[in-house]
Amino acid sequence: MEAQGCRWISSNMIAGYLDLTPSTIRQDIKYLGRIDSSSFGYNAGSFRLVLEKTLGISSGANLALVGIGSIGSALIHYKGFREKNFCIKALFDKREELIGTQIEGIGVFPVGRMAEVIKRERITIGVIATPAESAQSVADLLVAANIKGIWNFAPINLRVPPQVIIENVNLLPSLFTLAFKIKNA
Amino acid sequence: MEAQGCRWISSNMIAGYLDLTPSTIRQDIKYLGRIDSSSFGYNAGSFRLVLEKTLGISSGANLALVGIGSIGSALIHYKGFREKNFCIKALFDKREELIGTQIEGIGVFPVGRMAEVIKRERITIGVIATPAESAQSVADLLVAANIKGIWNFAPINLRVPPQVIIENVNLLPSLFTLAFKIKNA
DNA sequence: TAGATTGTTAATCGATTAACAATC
DNA sequence: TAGATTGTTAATCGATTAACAATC
Repeated sequence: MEAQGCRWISSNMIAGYLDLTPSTIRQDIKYLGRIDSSSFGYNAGSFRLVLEKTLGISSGANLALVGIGSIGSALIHYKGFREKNFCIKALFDKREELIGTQIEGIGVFPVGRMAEVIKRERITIGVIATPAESAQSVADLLVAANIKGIWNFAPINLRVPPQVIIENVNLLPSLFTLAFKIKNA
Repeated sequence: MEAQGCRWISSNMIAGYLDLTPSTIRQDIKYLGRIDSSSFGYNAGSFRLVLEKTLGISSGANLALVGIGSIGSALIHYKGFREKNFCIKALFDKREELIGTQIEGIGVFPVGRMAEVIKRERITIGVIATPAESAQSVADLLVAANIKGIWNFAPINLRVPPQVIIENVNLLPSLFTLAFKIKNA
């Protein structure tokens, strides 16, 4: 909404977008701390800053991406991460011909150098974009390299120590939701 | 769980996966209709069938994908759709050199032929994988071609008539969630 | 000032949980 | 049969909503 030129955002506007009542929105906003507000609503910039701070996303993180297939390529070329200070610092793949090359300015390393590179580049998040068969072994390597979280695109339930956070990505539920809404329209 | 060899699934097991109580799981299951059950829990196959039927995803749908960039390619190569009877029947791109070629056995057409191809192939869902700048005009073409739903990967709020269902995909919230959990671990 | 919105309290509503007889 | 789980009712808990004084 801020990007679209809104300077003030009211609980009414948000409620409209999310299909909730303004009351609910205001109750929830109470958890965020004080936001610059007026009789026009909440100040857009102040609101975004408080949200980013609360969510802890303002500082971003350094990522390592493992597996340069079609999903990996899509992530490498996606510009949205950089804008939010999430930065892919290293790529890993097992194909010899890719090692030492650069994609979008990011170096490709062999998986054997994972621990070293992750430490040097202060990487805290590992992205698994390999086939399902390799995903668990990659997760093991990332854990051994002291990664804090894994963003997993492989369709498999990874086993990792409890201190490592896993976030799985699966597009099928979103497609199912669409199909369901079409059927019940 | 069924794929991993479970023949019987108890509300306890599901509760463990989802971090809820068995009571909540059983209350929710009541909405699905009768599922074959025993003192081991619910029959895995029966459960999946009832879920698929309730969600209306068992029959799948035919898709048209517009925009063969890195995201489009990842979707084309993803095998998970086919397994659930969701099938990409046609590709559209504005690059002349791609028209008439095939990718993974799927033909590439010019956007000008969208209405014709969508009708012929009985396509009900359009996938927008173009840059944000082209997304709205593609959506307009899809709507004109009588599409029922749009699976939108472009970072933009599409304007379509109310009878067309939109499902937006954005990976950033998932990455933000991971970053948040790491920060608050 | 007049109009609109926030911030907050209290009331309502619905979701979660506990408990247990019935079932396999 | 014995043990475990479902299916369901009733109780509890928390989220949503309404309402309105305070504020801009």
